[in-house]
Amino acid sequence: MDHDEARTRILDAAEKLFYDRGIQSVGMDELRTTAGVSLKRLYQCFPAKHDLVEAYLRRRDARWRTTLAAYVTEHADTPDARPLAVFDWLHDWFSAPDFRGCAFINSFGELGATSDGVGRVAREHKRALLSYLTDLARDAGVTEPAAMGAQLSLLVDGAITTAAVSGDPSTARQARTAAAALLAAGASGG
Amino acid sequence: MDHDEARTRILDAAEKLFYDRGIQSVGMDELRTTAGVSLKRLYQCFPAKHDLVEAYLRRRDARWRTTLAAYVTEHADTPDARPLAVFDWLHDWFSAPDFRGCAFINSFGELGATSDGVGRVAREHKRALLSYLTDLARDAGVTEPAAMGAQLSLLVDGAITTAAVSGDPSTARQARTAAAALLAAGASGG
DNA sequence: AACGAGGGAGAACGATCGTTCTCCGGAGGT
DNA sequence: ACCTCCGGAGAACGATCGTTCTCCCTCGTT
Repeated sequence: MDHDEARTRILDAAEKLFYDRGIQSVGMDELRTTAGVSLKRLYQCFPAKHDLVEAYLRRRDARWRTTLAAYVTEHADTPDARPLAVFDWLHDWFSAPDFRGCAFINSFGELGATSDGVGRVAREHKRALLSYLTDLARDAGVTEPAAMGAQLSLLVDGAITTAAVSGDPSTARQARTAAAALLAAGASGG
Repeated sequence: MDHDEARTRILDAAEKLFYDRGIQSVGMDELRTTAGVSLKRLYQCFPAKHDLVEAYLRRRDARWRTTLAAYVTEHADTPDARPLAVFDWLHDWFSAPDFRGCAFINSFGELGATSDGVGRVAREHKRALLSYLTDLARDAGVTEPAAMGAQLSLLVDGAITTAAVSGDPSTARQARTAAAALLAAGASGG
């Protein structure tokens, strides 16, 4: 097993365990066991736990946004349909058995006050999501894409946290309905 | 100092420390020091840490909802204005220097997978908020109060988490604008 | 004045944490 | 065949955690 494979296996284990149970509830020993690597290898890939935490969040950010964008471009026939497709993707995600809310909000709540890195990555993730939603709104012909993007991002974050706490995927449907109403009002100049 | 005063001081310390830095980052010794009580007293008021955590969340839930309701009834002249007043209160809250997001979402992200009690209290808090917002929507004459309440609650939760991560109180304004658009669309039938 | 109950201060305990160290076996070069 | 190096397994370390125990002082009662 070479360095890159070890890194990947460690990050896979970290994503599974950290996302499921929170960061401080998972020890380095359990990570090592789940990843199937030696402790020495773990520490030469990630010199400290906070390095692993930050790498986990960065990789998840990239994957999450890539997966969302791929779904939207595939499932929306016209630019107008794209913003609503976001909420269809959310419904799929909420229905996954291991769904447990937004990894960045969870990490921020747990460590945001203690770790600068966690706060920074969470901020970047939300800023990137806002930027993406603003692009979708602009392409859909909304008169004020920045304001619409911000409002859509509120619905997305609200749906994620509500679905996480309640465990009910239909939250995505309610958010979709609200988004449709906002888009209907905003397309004609609101 | 009698039993009740000790309990109050412990809960005050817990609320300050747990909300600021997360639950697992705060030890019982620091709690004891901040509360100014002895360790023996602390453990006779709350036999274990998770008891204190649950009591902290329950008291915060009651206070948070009472404060919100008081603000709304005082600042909204007509029933129609009440739903929007919620977002004015959010703006005040977001602007407070110690604002760090929703205590229940934060706790849920940190311990929801581990502790049943935390998950239960978080769920109850969000359900009570939904019920309150639905009442406001009904009193405002919305045609489908349940759907409107759910949508408003998405905006509220989205605004709280976005404001927490970004640190920008104006998130409340964007949520208010979105809520106004939804209410305008929903008041006339749907 | 003598005594017992109870609380304060903080040491002590066992567990667990993140991190480092030790030991050992196996692969590769001479 | 021998030496060297590297990675694996896991013991070990110091810190810190939640929790309990010890010691001592104070106070109310008789």
